[in-house]
Amino acid sequence: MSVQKLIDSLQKHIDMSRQEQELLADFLVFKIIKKRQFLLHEGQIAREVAFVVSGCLRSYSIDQNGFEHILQFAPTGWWITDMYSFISQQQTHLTIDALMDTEAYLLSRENQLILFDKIPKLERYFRIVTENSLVGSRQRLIDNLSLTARQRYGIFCNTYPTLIHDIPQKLIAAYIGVTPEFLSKLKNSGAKTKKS
Amino acid sequence: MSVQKLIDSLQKHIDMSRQEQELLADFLVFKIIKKRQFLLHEGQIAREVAFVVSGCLRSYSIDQNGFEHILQFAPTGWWITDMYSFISQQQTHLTIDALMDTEAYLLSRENQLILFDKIPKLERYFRIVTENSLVGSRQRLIDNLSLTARQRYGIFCNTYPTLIHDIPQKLIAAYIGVTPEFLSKLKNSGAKTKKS
DNA sequence: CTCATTTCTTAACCTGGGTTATTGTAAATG
DNA sequence: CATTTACAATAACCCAGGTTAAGAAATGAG
Repeated sequence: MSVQKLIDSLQKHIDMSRQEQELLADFLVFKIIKKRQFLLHEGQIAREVAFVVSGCLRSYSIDQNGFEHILQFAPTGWWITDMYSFISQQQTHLTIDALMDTEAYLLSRENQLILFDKIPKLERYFRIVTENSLVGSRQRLIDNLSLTARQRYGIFCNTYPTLIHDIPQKLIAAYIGVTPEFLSKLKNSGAKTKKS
Repeated sequence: MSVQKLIDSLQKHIDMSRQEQELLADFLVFKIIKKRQFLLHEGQIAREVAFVVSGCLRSYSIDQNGFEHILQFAPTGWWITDMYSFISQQQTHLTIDALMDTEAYLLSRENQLILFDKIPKLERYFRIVTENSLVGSRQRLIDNLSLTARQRYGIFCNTYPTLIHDIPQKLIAAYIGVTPEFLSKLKNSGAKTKKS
């Protein structure tokens, strides 16, 4: 059963009894999101957080000029939602869609809060996951403020080695914060700076 | 007693009994950080998270070229630490110092984890605080990816209205991600773009 | 296999914001 | 209250990265 991947993630941080695992499983909804399908659309409310079992999701915002800016990739083992909409139940400004056929478990905010009361350890797990997300988000901010596009590209390659060859490179550009044209220029001027 | 400000912040999200409040108070350390003094220095370990009662702290990183990039301002009522170092107890790459004389309560990670077991509601409180921090951090990332410096300056003024006149404007520049010279240019070219 | 769509590359030109330098002005500190 | 020291303004010049445009290459649907 693919729910095992989620249990594995939990067990890294907390110990759950078989009973608790089954209780949790009752609150999860399994969902397949096909390539290019949406899990969340601007203007909707993010009722659920998704745990990716296979495939890959992404969250992004679209600015005034219609350009996409990718906030997060979620390959296997990652959680993804719009945290703002999820915790406030207000309309989202983000979109989440699938980069390839994806399997995920969905947990609604409502059920999550119920589970926090029934299984306090689960609240601990999400506290830890959220702490780690915050660390990642802050680090990315620092990188954007202090590094060049070339350096950010290098970091991306280290962070998501599996993704580099699986997704169009315009998405990498939308993540590191440059235009596809400029990323292409970067890559194909390559060792020029390092040589000579 | 100034610990009341912290209790007020807690009560917005959870209900704590008098006993629990006193237990918590036993684990806190009150500290005064004078203007320009450091609470955390690059290379140290962030053993504590700080709750600001009065004054203002800031966290920032220093890049290869010696430029400062401000991650967070913490006026009254805000928590601040380097979350990476705090949860991993590895060396920090950030610095935290005081922009003016500041009063704060410090809670060590060690004590925090003990309290999470003794008062599960406190774990809930920090789960919520961390969720909100994540929302803020992600929003700032989006702003940096999709807005101009002028727009980010506008947002800063709305977000920290009290700070604008209390801190040197080079710090605002280091927060929104431009040089002090350019921020000066921005402000003093003022309505030029809007007029005519 | 073909036609359409999306993605990638290249290149000429443009601009938001950086760099360097100078001068003026607050504000700590003695 | 003088004198360092930090901060702000201005200006001339510079560059990383954006814009526009137009082919080339890959992907995909029928």
